[in-house]
Amino acid sequence: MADDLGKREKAKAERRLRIVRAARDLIRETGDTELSMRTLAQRAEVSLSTPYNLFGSKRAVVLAVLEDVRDFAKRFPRLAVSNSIDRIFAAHDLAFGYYTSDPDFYRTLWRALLNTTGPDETGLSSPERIDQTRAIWLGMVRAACDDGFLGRDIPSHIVLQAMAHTTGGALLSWAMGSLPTKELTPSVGIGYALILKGAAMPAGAPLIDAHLSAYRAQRATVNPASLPNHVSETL
Amino acid sequence: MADDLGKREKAKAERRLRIVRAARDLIRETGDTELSMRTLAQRAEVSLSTPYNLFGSKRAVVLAVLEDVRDFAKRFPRLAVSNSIDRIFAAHDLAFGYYTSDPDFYRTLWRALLNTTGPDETGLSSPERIDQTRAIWLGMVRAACDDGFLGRDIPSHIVLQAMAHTTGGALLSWAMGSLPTKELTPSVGIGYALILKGAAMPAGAPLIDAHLSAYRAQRATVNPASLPNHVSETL
DNA sequence: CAAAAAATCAGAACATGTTCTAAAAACAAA
DNA sequence: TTTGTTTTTAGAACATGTTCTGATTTTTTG
Repeated sequence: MADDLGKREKAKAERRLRIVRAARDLIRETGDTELSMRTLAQRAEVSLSTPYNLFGSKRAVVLAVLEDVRDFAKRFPRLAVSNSIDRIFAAHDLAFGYYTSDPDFYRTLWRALLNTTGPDETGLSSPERIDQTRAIWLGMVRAACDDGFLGRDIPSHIVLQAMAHTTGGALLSWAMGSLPTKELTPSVGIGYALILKGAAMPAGAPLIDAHLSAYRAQRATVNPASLPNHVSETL
Repeated sequence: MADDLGKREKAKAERRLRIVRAARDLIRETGDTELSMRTLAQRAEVSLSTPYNLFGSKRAVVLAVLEDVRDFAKRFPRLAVSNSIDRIFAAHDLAFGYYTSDPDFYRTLWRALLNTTGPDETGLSSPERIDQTRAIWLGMVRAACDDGFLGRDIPSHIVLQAMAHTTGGALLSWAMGSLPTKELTPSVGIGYALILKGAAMPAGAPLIDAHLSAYRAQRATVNPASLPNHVSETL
């Protein structure tokens, strides 16, 4: 009963995969629009009901696409860096490289994720996956702590939460269109740098400062007044 | 032609007000659900088309409610504080006091704002209002700069953007249900404190640290592992 | 293989945001 | 007051996420 690997489950998995791939391709081909559940079902050669049976909602499907398409946890270990601070920023560049390299695609994904129209309160994502990613980041912050770059008085999970909020806020305004793609990575990088510096020991500050000025140089080309319609600016 | 204050415009304004109030009351009475444009029109005693004529979309209506119900710019000047750092955190407490004092109401508002289903690309909000709020915050950060609490090497608008992202990310996870109301104000406060400390001069650090530990004490009661389903944790 | 269980399917149905149309009403201008 | 413009209205219509139903297919089980 527990590990039911019968033909039934296999067929289910195959259908799931077909749906996720169809959704991915549809988003890739027709930016945003045209991703209705009806066209998705047609493309995946399943009935309209099936995605709801297998995923529960459109959101869940889109989230599955996001999880399928990202392999952060796989590519992360290969980062060649010299210290634990550099690793954090290298991981940041890696993570946000996905978004900036295919902005339309990921913007669409995020916009779909933000839609809470459905009464469906199914969990946002597979918990293992989230825990895995979170564990990676927590490990990085802890390592910076152990290496004497960050102070021990502020728990790592608090620093991490501040970083996560920065991430979420930046992705939100990016997805809403108020933060240009060019500014996305540097903006979050600056946020990370400021937060980490706020928690840093004297040994860590110069390392962080290097990244801070690098990101500032990256977004130096954009004029500072281009912050229209930012959601969080509404307070 | 410009300042047309005829009977026509006055009637329009009155209808607008009726719609916004009906929306506010409906959200207050029936948390979230039951705020359909049809019931809204009934309650406001207008036709279904009128809100679209006057606002353009449901989002715009909800945003108008948010703007109508908040009077941050009015209450802000009365803050009695001793220095420019304290003023920032007092303003934060004031701003987020709205949310925590009536969580269901504001959570509903934010959830509606996040819905991008509509093809309507009307501006998110009245620009004056946003500019006003932004100017207030920018003024506070600049003042902290002028008072020697923050370093001059990092432009104020960059610090402000990092703070805005923290705000947006926290509000996002709060609206999505993954950040408990009790943690909202302290979490953002900690984020602000870390960012400001990252940009601080030696003179400012102790002032900021005081707020940092105060917020940490506030959220000390919650267990650190309660971060389920956070959107931004998906990376 | 036959019965039972589970999943899918086609299609209707529902709720809701949004748009459209024609008619009625309100207002401004002459 | 008459004429013309603007706005509202009632209602249908459309798109889309979601649910439901009953029939059909597929897999398991005995």
